[in-house]
Amino acid sequence: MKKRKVASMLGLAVLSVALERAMHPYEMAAVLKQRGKDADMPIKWGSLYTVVANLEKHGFLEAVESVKDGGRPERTVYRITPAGRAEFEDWVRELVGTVEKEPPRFRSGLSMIGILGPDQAISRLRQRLAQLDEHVEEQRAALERLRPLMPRLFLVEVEYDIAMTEAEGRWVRGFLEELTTGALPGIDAWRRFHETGEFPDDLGEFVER
Amino acid sequence: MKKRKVASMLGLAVLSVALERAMHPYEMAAVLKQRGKDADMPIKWGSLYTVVANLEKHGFLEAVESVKDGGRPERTVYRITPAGRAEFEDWVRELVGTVEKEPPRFRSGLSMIGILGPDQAISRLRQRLAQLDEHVEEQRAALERLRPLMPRLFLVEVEYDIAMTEAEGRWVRGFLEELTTGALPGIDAWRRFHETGEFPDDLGEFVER
DNA sequence: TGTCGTATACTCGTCTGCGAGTACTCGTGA
DNA sequence: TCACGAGTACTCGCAGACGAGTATACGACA
Repeated sequence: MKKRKVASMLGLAVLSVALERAMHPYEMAAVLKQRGKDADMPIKWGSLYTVVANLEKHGFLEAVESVKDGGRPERTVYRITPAGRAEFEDWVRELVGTVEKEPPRFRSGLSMIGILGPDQAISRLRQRLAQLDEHVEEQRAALERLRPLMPRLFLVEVEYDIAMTEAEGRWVRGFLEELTTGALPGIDAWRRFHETGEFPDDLGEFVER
Repeated sequence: MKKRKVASMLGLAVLSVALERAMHPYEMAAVLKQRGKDADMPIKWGSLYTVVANLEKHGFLEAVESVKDGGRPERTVYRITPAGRAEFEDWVRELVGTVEKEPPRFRSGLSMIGILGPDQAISRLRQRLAQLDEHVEEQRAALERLRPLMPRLFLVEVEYDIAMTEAEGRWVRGFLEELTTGALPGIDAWRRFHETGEFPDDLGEFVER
């Protein structure tokens, strides 16, 4: 898997708006913001200009003109090139067609949940569950609000998001159930380990893969 | 949400192994690799030493000794400090207890799937589905292999992974179903747009949020 | 005995992401 | 009318992530 010349997701967002019409960087940011794309990824001003410059360097964007409008700072307007369009399409193909290797951060957290005692684990998981439920609510509301305004095709990512968040909620609920009822085997040993701080050292060498 | 002084996930992994016993960086990498943690996040040598240095700078690790063993390059052995242990616990608490804002890359891809035609979208989604199924198989196999070797508490992240991957698979399958049967409304307009390249411009101004 | 490959253990330099700062302009209200 | 805050449009410089390179030691094989 060869890596993209501009790897930041912000680059993808920039290409996606540049596809519609030529713009200057600040305007791209404004459009993205207006579209609500910044909800998940707040615009980083420093990155924006770097990314645009890199996209230009690799021939995905080209400068069209430099306008001095009023007394404002000079604005350089960029247009997407055919190469840029191809890159964008290929990028989307990759995103849709391949599963990313990097696990979600929650998975990493889970793999180390042992360090918290069972009680802390339970309270943190409850906290997460509340956030998940809240997130589903928000997304559902957004979906209702947007549905009359645009075709469903442009809303599938919200549907996906809801489905995934609900699935995670179900899993967390199930796991919490096991923890609170004590159904998870070894929970006593866990509590003892956490209180005394001593490692059950028959676990030290479990692996050779 | 104040940001962590060492933000890289590699830092978390380093702390987690340093918790067991003092080690030198290369050894940490070796242990991580042996534990299979590198499957999801291949060790980046450049980052390892930067991250360890930063952890030391912020008082989470401290150098214990510098051994010249045989003719090998000098190895500096690091031990975790109480502050490091606290940071580690707090980090895990955060990972478990809060939902991350950054959406998975697939969600971003989905939100731009319109750029591919329906046919390409379908074939890419099929490709993803195959990878998802394969991943579930692998994880399930790993689970069976590891279950006799360690308590379930240390395997919950694999169970979570399987549950999430299956959920995604179900969603993708459902969406594919809609696409292939033509149940998704507007699929003809979509195909026309993709073939002619012309934007149905009643979509240009759908937002004010 | 020589040498070839692999494992050990880093070092260095680049490239990129990003926050914080800058500077100018326009509208609004007192 | 003029001060103030919000919006516009960037610039700068640091710090962190990473790849590729380096240098030595050791075992195996011929």
